[in-house]
Amino acid sequence: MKVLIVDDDRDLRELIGFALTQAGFLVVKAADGPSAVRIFDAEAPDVVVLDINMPGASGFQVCEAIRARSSVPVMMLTVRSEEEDLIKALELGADDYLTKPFSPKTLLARLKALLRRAGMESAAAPLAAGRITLNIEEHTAQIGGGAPIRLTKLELRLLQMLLTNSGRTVSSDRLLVHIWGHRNSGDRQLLKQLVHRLRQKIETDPAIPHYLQTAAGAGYKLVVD
Amino acid sequence: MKVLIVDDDRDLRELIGFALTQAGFLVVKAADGPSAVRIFDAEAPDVVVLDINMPGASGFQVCEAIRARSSVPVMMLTVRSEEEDLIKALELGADDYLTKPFSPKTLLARLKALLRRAGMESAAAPLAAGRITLNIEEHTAQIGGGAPIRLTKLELRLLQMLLTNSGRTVSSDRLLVHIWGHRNSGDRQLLKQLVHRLRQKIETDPAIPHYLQTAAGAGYKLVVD
DNA sequence: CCGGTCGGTTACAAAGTGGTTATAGACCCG
DNA sequence: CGGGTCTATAACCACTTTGTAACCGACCGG
Repeated sequence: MKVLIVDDDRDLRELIGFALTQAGFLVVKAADGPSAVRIFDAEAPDVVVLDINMPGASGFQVCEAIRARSSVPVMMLTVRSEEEDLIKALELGADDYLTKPFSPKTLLARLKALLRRAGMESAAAPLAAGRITLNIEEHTAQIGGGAPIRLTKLELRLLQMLLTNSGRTVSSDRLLVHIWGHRNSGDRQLLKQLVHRLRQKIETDPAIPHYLQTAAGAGYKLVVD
Repeated sequence: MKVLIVDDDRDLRELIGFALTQAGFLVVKAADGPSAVRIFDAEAPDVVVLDINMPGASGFQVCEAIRARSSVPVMMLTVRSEEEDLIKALELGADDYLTKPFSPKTLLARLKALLRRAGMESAAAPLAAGRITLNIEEHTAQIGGGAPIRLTKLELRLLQMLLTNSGRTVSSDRLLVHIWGHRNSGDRQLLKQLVHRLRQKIETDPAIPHYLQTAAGAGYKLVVD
């Protein structure tokens, strides 16, 4: 599930991005209207979080541009007490809005509700990078055009995390937190095991990993070339 | 377009009713939880506006009861600063909310947006996918040109949910919520049973399910090819 | 060399999941 | 009331997934 975050406020952009990444979204960001439209075309996100108050009030224009080419759900961010803006946004085709300030928890709940309504609750648009695609709702992965590989819950989370950060090394600690949620930091054995099991499933020769490579002393990374 | 307004505050109820009548809605009203459910069943409204703060906090219960029998859009009314309630409501299946106080104009805009979103999935037509058709009034299903199969209430809801998401996996949790309303998540046994019984009815060989397939660790899906 | 850590591997125990059968309570209707 | 259907609960089995432990070889600093 890919989400595009459009906001000129760098801090807020990063905050939202972090929260949604943690929640399992693949995040792309834009800082202004023109680049938002460009990135929208390039990345084809499944949902857009769009700040309405940007230099040039271009939030409306972005919403309009998006609506002109797609019906993806759009969540508007507004400041309170600008009801007129709000109505305008909704009539322009935005699907929901959130008034600042809001907690990440709220944003997440609303975003989920929005996606549920749009009937795309982790539907289509499987997470993908290179030759690997991940179908989260079916708990399967596919390499190239091969047969789908069934993954367990934990394997899914591991691959999801690596896939959303494909090409970059993900530290063992981050993986531990993402997969198990908080544990004694000594629990590397679990990760060791999980990596081993996932390799058995996705590597042609698990002894010489091609995709799931080890970054000694740091963590693991997914090579997608 | 029929709207059910549920609010214990008589003035607000009348105000909203007036505004929506002016806007061309057919309005029915209820003043408390129990009568709301009764009127919902009797009137089958197309959309519900539901106050969350009613004696006995029964707004949640009403939302739950409505979700248990239908997927009509529900707009919640809340007072500001009760974020927990809000999240609870959205997770219970409400589709949108509005914080008091609000102007009739806002309510109308939001309601229209809500209906537009839900509009594409308005399901007057007999639910069908592939060779399977579901007759909700008759509580029967039909496969190909075969004889109608009588279904129980729960079997109907299960098949309905799978049918509206045919081809995609539906998580066990979503099924539990849709079929039973809200339960301890530990109640997988019920779902297990229900799936088993439905398979007995619709599969030619229940041991090798053709339509109702399980996605291990994820949920179930209906294959319609 | 030696002991230590690190990552990979093997083996096994513990916990969980899904299918099935059986049984008892709930509910409905004549 | 009685008989039927529907639903909830439990128990069992086979199988999968996950957690834990031990062993191995590579590497590294003393």
